[in-house]
Amino acid sequence: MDATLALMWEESYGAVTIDDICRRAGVKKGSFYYFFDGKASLAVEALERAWTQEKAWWDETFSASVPPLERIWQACAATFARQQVLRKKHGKVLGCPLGALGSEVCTQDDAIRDQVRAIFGRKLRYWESALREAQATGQVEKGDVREKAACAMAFFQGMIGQARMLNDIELLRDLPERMLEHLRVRDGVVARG
Amino acid sequence: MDATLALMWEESYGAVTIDDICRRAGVKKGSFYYFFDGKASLAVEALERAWTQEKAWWDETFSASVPPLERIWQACAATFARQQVLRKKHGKVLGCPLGALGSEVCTQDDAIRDQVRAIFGRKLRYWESALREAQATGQVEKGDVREKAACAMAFFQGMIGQARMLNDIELLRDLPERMLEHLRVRDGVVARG
DNA sequence: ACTTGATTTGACCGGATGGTCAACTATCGT
DNA sequence: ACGATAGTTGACCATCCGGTCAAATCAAGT
Repeated sequence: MDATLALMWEESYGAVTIDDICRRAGVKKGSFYYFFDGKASLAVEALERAWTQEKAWWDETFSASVPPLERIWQACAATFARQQVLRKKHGKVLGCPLGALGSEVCTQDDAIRDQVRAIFGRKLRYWESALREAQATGQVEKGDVREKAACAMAFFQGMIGQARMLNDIELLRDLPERMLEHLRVRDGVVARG
Repeated sequence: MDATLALMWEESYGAVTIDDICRRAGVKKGSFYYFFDGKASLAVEALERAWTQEKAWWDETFSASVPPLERIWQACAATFARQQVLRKKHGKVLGCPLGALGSEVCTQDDAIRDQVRAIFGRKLRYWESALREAQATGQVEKGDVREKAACAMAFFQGMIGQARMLNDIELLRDLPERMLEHLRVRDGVVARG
């Protein structure tokens, strides 16, 4: 019942009906309303579940045992790889479900927006910690960590959003390099791939 | 009949029905179908119209008579100002209609996606020309102009997307500075506000 | 005034959609 | 074996929505 998010991802929140969801999940509508209040409620729970599934990946990728900038590099590289797989599977660049769904419903449903905001905040912390350490090691200039992290995520989301909108995955191929460039990493410090 | 885009902006493409549009436009549905093939067709034409209205602003803001980086600064500053006005009017940060609409329908409607892509390409050219000149004057490092412009726009879109999703306009207050930082502008070259 | 063509209208249709409900079934503790 | 509870089902309903259409209206040319 959680492949729901996949649908909202492949199409959009608005384009997915409860019938669609039930059909895909192999469940009858009555059962759906037994567990959820409606589409919005489902979306909130689906986002939460997606996060719990994703969290392990974040913990690992942003592990303290990895040099801070390499975490970011790997996160970007993994994102590209993941989008490549998804593209082969769906024939389209899907981008980030959180961003796509969030951007669509943020003006309509407060519950979903709050959930998006919450998850966004959690991800922000990983970026913050990586940047804080990178600042400490002198790999990047010192500055407001929170703001820098938010900008980095904005750049990240923007690139993925472009790839999605233009359906062009090549835009993400050099994402890791571009991200380090965005962060003004002192040259040559990180060169892993 | 072009305040249509406003609706899709305030809510979302999927959440707006043809009835809504007709009601807002003070037109009956029959008339609507006399002029348009359907919602998608309307969206394409609305985007085109929005662009023609916006073009003058782009020509002026990115005028060759203005130093290249100042164009970018002004574009960012104007965007913040515009979002402030919109926020007062609608109580919400609406962000960029092209980005919001594009991200939502890009997986569903090819016609709209192509239109988004086209308009995106037009805007890209303004950024490219500004960056090319900035490179020529040595204000920013040399490099692939097209790519740099795409990255700058991604950052731009990402910041606006964040502001929209989190409904927090303060994220855009320092957009001009952040943008020049992103572009690695040699310090102190541009300080207008 | 009359014709012609461009709009406009409101009524209408078929199907999809969100949501409800009473009845049915599987599970499990006793 | 039995009852209680959780979960499931399919039928059902009211509404909405996209789309159609014949008739009405309007504008302009002659």
